[in-house]
Amino acid sequence: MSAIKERRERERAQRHQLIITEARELAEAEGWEAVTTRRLAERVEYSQPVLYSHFSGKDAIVSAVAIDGFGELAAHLRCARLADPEPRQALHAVCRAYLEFATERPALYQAMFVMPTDVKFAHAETPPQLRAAFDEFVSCLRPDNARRELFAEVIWSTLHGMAVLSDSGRIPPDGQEERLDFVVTQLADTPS
Amino acid sequence: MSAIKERRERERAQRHQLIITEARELAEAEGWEAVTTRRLAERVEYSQPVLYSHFSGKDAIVSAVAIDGFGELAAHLRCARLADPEPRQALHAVCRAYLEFATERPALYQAMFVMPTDVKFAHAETPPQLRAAFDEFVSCLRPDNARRELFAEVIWSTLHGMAVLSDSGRIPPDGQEERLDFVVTQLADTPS
DNA sequence: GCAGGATGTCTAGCGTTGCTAGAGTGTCGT
DNA sequence: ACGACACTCTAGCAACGCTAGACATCCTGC
Repeated sequence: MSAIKERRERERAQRHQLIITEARELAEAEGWEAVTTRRLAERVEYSQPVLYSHFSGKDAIVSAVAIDGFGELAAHLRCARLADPEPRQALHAVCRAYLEFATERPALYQAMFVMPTDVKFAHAETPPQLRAAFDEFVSCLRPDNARRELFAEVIWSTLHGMAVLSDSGRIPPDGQEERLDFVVTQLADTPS
Repeated sequence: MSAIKERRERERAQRHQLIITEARELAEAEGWEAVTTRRLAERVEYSQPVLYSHFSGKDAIVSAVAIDGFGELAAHLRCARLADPEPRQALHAVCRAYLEFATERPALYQAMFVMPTDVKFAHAETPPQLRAAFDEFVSCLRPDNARRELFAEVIWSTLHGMAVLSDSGRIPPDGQEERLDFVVTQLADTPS
């Protein structure tokens, strides 16, 4: 009674993840407007209703993709931070890594930070991956700064604004590196 | 042959504007997802196809709302800037006015800066209202600063990030004023 | 070994969306 | 008065997210 059920649950979990990765790949390839339940079901090689046996709806699939993305972002930022232990350089590296992440995976980034979501931010039920990503910014700041969180929120806002305005063609994408230098130079020194 | 045609064109222009304002009001009241061509047509008291005799599609209506918004934003920012002629204070005031605008008209703001658009930014065909709004930021910066444009882009990115992350509940909306103070303090002094 | 129940999947379809073709109406210039 | 034109509406298409109910498949208890 046990082994078979285990196999089934394993297969089910695999399919669960397959839905997420196929949704993400389709979104990265053709944008989220191309991710319809029909097309997604076809890629997964099941019919539409199975999607709803795994997720409450399309929004939940997008959220699942986003949460995967939070984990990857946290790892990406952490990697950048640890590569350059000097705090000032570290902040610069983390910020650059953030922008890299956003430009290289625009659809994933949208799912995480643009599309409407019911994922809780800065809250008790915040997914730990998300908190981890945010903390990478905080870790670059002097521990004795009482306003680190606020500082980190502002940096994040700036990077997010740059990422999203550049992605939608509202500011020229070329200037990103120069803007980044400017931001870090201007913000890096923690106020007394 | 003339007076009648003129009346018709006048009425048509009125209806054109009516579509835009009704779309905007409906969006402000219930969000853009509630703005369907059917509901909009009902509010305008015409059938759906007349919408398409004025606009190429729903996107074009959103764009028209956005362009109206650019004009209002420019006026709002200009008003804030002129109220406080000292440059440092002026920047602060303009930034605060920007955030005010975003929080008080969230749907309009979304049409302008979040929803996909084919309006050209930083381009020869950029609507003058949009350029005017951007220039309000530039005007707060020292004219001898060769990198004013870049500076303004960064400020705009920061404010946009704050506005949009706060609107979607990704950063706590309470801290906006404090974050604003921090940003202006940190960025206001033009680098040499 | 085999019925019976539970589990899982699919087909078919509902209501809504953006958008459009073609019919119908009314108005205008001659 | 009438033909031509400009305009608006009804009706419908394809695609959307989502779901009910039929069907098949597999495990369980006798």
